[in-house]
Amino acid sequence: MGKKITIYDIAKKLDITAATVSRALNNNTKISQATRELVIKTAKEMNYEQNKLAQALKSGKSFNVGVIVPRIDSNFFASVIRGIEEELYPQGYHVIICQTHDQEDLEIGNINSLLNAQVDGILMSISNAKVENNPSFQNLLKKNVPLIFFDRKKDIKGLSSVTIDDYRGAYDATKHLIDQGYKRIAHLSNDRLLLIFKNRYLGYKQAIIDNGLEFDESLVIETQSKVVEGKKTTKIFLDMERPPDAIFSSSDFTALGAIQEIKERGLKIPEDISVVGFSNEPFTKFMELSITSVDQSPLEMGRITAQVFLEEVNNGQKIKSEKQVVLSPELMIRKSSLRKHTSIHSDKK
Amino acid sequence: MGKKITIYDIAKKLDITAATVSRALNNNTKISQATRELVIKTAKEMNYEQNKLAQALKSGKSFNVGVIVPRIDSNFFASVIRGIEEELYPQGYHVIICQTHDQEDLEIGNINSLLNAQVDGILMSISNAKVENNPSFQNLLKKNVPLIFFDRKKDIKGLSSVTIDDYRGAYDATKHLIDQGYKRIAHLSNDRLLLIFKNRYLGYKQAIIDNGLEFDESLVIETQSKVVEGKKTTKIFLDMERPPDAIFSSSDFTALGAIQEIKERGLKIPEDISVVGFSNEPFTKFMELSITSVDQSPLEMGRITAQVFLEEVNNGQKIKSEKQVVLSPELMIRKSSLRKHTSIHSDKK
DNA sequence: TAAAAATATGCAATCGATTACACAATATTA
DNA sequence: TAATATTGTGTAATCGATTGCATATTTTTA
Repeated sequence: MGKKITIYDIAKKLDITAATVSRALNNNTKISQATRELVIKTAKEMNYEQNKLAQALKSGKSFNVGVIVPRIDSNFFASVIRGIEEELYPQGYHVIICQTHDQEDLEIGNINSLLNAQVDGILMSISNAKVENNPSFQNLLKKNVPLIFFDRKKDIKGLSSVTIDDYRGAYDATKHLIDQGYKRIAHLSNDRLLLIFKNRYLGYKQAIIDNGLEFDESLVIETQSKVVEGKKTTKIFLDMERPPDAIFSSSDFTALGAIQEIKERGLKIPEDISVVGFSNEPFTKFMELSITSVDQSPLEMGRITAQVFLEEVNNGQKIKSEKQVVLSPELMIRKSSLRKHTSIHSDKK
Repeated sequence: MGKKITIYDIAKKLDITAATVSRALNNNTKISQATRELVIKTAKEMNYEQNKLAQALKSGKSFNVGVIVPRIDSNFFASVIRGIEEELYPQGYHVIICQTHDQEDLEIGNINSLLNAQVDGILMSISNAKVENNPSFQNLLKKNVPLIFFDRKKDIKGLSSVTIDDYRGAYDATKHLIDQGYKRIAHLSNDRLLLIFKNRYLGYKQAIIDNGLEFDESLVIETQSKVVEGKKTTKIFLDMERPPDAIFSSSDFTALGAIQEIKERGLKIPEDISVVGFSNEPFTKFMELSITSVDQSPLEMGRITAQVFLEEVNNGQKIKSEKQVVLSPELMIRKSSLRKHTSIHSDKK
């Protein structure tokens, strides 16, 4: 490493104190215009750069924010992160991104690492429903480090969250399938210990019931959000005595798997059977057979999450202002579910 | 924030010095077994957690590593990052991920932020060819902070890099098209100021020449790595007087755009025209019409990059050991280019 | 012009952990 | 038993930046 320039070096050169240098650089207290300018000029000349570690140690603020997501290689999470960055960078914050890969131990490990890296807050989308009972997680809560959930939340008193209305997203998607004339609609679900998947399930169920269709619990199967898993589960659906004529999936990835399996069996989409996903991943739009999906406005979700965080931090020790922001989902209707040829096509708006 | 427990708190409780506590916790110097155990036990009881900032300030090591990529929502970069994490987490490092979105100002900004966050090293895939001439970048070089390139590199003396043999990847892909009987092969290129794209272009060109085909510069068009751009450029190709019968794209995203345009014109793939991409993004495999692409073993690239970094750090001030690791690409042959029906299908190995 | 107020700067402690050096206590050897 | 070696702790400085308090200097007011 090259030798670093500190405020002491500047002080020595100008024959003043480090304290004066510090004040001049932060133009905080009253400092003569002359010294201030001189210091700033000298600092530039000497290529001075503030040591954030020292500042963080002194001030107790690291200007680092931790973001914990299940994975970054889904467009949804990547976009949320981008939204967060867009809000936080201009405020001088750094974003440390951690992936849990849906593993509880990694999730806990990430929390711990972030905590002793002295982050000023944690924005997270939990991947494991059981994490709440972990001592490390309880410890986190006790510490009063701002913690904000996005997308995948836990209902914990005092904690804010930014989510979308999964229930409505699922309800709308299912209603759309019903409107298209599908009668036997299956649901490819995920771990319903997580609220988002529970709510998508409930929205689906209610839409079925509200529209006078038969709700059949055997048409709901839980699986993991992976293409291969979607394919496997669809095998089960198609092998049923009375197979479904539509599948509402709580994930675009499993929806993709479903489509693969359906195609391999020579069935036609959307004529014989329909598929609808959730998240509006870019591939749903780009495929030849574009997939109907529910958009979650991830950029906005990220921005708002960051804003909620900023409010909490700037609010300081004040009263915890629990805030629950719920965004509206938007159904993007595409080929995979459009049996009746209407002119609706949300992508073209 | 909750009050933090420091080694002073432990010291006071046990009526010993902070120095002793520190030594016991780091089991470094000679400490009596009794005190060590007592301290460790007490630390646990008090929920002590080391303040990494203080440690970093003192030791000059932050155990943070910066990773700079153009974007995280491509499977390629996400996988490289995962590989990096797999190597670095067990060594106690943290990974700070920054995106440049291919913008020079963001790239420079990221470098600066990482530097004064006192990262122990930077692993980067540059997105802007001009960045090298920027004073901030030159500054970075002067500082002697370990800097390692992966995938997209700059040839700078003393700096290590981990890349794949883009030339060979492109050569193999083009050769494959020739073997399949295509005669007029176009190339969807990217900014050739970046080495990877330059090398892919050169590999393509050489394969054409080596196999006695006519090299036609008008069949090479530069564009950005986006679906829509691929589509636009393919329009140009197809509108030519003598349109190509195959397109080798230096990006999977532009390859996807190409396929869209071709389909819209009612041409058949791979019968009328073929498309080959680069990077082996998951969607190339999952599409109904799977896309032939060049795999870059991103996980391995990430792991090796991290290893090279670890070597440099642990090597300390010693002689800079410039290291150029070049991985071998692997052509994944799929439907989009398989006109002659052979049994080759790389996915099934 | 003396007293009061305002302004600019220095001094020294602080954030939390580490570590060279000194010294005390104990164990070993002659 | 005295001399020496070994082992375990304390003292205090250090990393770089910030800030309350004190002080010196200048300006304003009476």
